[in-house]
Amino acid sequence: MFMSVAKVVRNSYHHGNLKSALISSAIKLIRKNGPYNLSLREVSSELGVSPSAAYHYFPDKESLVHGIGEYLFTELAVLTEKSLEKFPGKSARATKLRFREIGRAYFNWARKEPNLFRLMFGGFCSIDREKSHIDDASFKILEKTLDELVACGVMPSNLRPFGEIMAWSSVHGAVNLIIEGHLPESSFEELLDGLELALGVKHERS
Amino acid sequence: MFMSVAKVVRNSYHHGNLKSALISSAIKLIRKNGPYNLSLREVSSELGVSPSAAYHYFPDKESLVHGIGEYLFTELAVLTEKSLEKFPGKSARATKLRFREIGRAYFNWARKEPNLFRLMFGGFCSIDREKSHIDDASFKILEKTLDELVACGVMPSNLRPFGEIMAWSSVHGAVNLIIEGHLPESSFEELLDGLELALGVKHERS
DNA sequence: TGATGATTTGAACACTGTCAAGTTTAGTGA
DNA sequence: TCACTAAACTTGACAGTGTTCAAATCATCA
Repeated sequence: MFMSVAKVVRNSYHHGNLKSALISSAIKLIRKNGPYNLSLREVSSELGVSPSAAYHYFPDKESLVHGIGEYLFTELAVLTEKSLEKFPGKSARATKLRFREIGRAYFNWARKEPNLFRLMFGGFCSIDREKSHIDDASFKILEKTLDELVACGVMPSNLRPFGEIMAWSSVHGAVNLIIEGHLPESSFEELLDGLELALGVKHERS
Repeated sequence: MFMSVAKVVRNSYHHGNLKSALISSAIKLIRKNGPYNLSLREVSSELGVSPSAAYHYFPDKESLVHGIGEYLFTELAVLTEKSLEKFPGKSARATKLRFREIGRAYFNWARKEPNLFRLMFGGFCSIDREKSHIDDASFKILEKTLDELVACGVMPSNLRPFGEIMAWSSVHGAVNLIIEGHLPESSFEELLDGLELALGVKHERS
């Protein structure tokens, strides 16, 4: 149970923007040590602030983690959207590449930040039922791209109703299994092939 | 930070089978409180044993959790196999039902024991690479059933190579997303429909 | 019986989350 | 300029945590 000392001395009594500083410092530590193993005291000491300072912004540790989760969900969506800009246009080819890119962005994010991925989907941030996450930004991106696949004639419309559930579940599942070591990394592209086959996405020879 | 007191007085100095007692007691607590939040001291006190007794069998808390993970993986496989006995025979109908049952067993297990599911797939038990989990008991059951689907002519053999990755990923992903509240429970049967469609499993009207 | 080796304990250490009460500060209105 | 106030942060404490290690206990076999 060793911990590195990283006390930071600040000049003013008031920190300025402690709330967001807490979040980003906590993210940094979670990246290194995992979502379990986050220490509020370590976060505080990183910021040169007393251990109880955080309690002015978060009722407890759990809600800080929850806040981080929400932050990460929007960040992932932004990141996905950005990576779709690489393939603009309404052509069948571009649309197919965008579809694949959604999955790859998801995968790359998780591979680069496995501990943040675990935080998002490991039961640390409980979602309020009823709403589910159907209205997530990420989910909307997926919906839109699936619609476009149908629109440009690449995906048959009778398979469209299964689009969201099949794509999200299989990609998410594969990513999870891969980063936990249950499947090799090479499985991911294989899954994308299978998914496109499943959704009837037509292939041209490359 | 409240904890229930459940001290157990035992008669003999030696416990007898402390190792397995530690595991099953820890499982009980994890079911209630989640994999993070497991307290070694609470486990010990439940068994009426000193906090340091566990260290004779496990080098640290992490390896106890790891041991539990391995135990759960085999238990899930046994449970799956058992539930397949409900649909014996080589008929197309029975084989299809078995295939669906694998997914349902997975889902039911996770819904009944979300915290154990989180322990298994939330990064608490790291798998030694290279091996992956390809040689898991659960995986073998899936492989066998997919082969049988082809054998009885229900699934086209050109889709067979995608069987494992598609089935395991999508089922696992859906289960994970559902128990974390990102998808409604009703999504699961929808996913199974989509999966069978994807793998070309023929439907007769029911 | 005595000795040996496997189990378990006790006490200590350095951590942790959390909270009530106190202290500092920035910002207001007079 | 000054007092006042509400917000931001600290102090000090409490209970609970994982972990270590010497000492105590027990079961077993020579």
